[in-house]
Amino acid sequence: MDTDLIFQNINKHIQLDAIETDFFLSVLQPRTIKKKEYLLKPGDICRYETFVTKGCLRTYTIDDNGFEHVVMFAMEDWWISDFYSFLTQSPATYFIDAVEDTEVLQITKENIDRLYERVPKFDRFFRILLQNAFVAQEKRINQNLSFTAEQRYLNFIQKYPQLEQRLSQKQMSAYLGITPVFLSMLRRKLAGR
Amino acid sequence: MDTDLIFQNINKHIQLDAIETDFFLSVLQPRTIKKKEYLLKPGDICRYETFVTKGCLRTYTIDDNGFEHVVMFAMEDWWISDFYSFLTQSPATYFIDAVEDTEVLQITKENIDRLYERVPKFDRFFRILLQNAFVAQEKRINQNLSFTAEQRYLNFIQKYPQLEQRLSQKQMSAYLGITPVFLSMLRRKLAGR
DNA sequence: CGTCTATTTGAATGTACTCAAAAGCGGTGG
DNA sequence: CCACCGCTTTTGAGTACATTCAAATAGACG
Repeated sequence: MDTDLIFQNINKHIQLDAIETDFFLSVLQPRTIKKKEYLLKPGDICRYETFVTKGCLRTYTIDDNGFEHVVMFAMEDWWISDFYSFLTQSPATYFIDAVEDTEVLQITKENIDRLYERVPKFDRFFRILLQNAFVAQEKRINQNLSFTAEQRYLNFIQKYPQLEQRLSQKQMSAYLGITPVFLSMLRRKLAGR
Repeated sequence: MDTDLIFQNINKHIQLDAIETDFFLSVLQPRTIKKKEYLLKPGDICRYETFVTKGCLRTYTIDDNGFEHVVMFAMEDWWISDFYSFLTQSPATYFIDAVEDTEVLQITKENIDRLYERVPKFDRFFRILLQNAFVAQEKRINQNLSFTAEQRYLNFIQKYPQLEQRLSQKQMSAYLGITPVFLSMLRRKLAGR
């Protein structure tokens, strides 16, 4: 189990001593998810908070017309879940699946709660994660309101150049809020310069 | 100072004893904001977490072409701030102003921090607020990706019938992500049924 | 290799925007 | 209290952005 990345991630915000580190280690469950395999479907209970150590996952919905809409991607060093479902242990509204073969570390709800009790610092840690996620979302809402499709695309590839390589255009268009056909046209237009 | 509403709001999630109640009361600062008056401008430091007891505020940006984009409205019983600016005490990116004459209760950053220390329950309370806000934002992102302008409008007036009465169409269109002209056309079309 | 899905391309269409002008409405000052 | 000013809303015509449909091509995977 490769835990370097997750400890780096945690050390950005809180410092753990040896005992705390050991306890944290004991609640981590490694798992691999093959490309296109589901981690969660609507109706399931989201039982884990998931940290990506390798690969890429996505959270999305499918609308009445069968179109996908991506709420978030999570590659290495990102946390992902259906937050509401996890929190309340109620049925999920989102799909989560693997964009590529992926390796993750998972913590169950019960163990997160134990973690809060035994190592209250983690309360702070997950609060900071949530704060950052909230601010990022606020920004995305604002940009979805302010920007044209082209601006959103340029902004995306500039902000996540790694992801651009690894996602299909269909996946990216489902995040940007445009059709794959239109994204293809945009790229052709932008390439011809 | 009318504190009924804010205590109701807090009691939904945590229970305060007499001493805690007194301390909380001591950090509340009432303020009135006249219609169109600013509570915050980009570049300011957001010094307060603000609870609306009467009236309505909005958080928004103005883009390069002078168009407004509303990130959130806050009417009675809602909390509002430029969250990132408040948290880090760094320059704000959003405008906050009053849609109507408004009365609020404010808490400074210093006092929130004191509150966390003296009454750790508030840590929990504000975490719950943040969680709810996060989930609501996630939903809004998803709906902005999935829905047409008409669906977003119908969803909005169904979800916030009170707000529909109190906002100008220009303000509502800046939340929905359409032009006021197009909202006017939508309404005409929908009324003729 | 064959099948399935993603991407490209083009044409036609629809959704939402721009521009412009008129009408409505609210606040202010004489 | 009414007249005026500025801003919002309405309306229409023309336009642009993005979608749909369809067919051809390219790529991924067993």
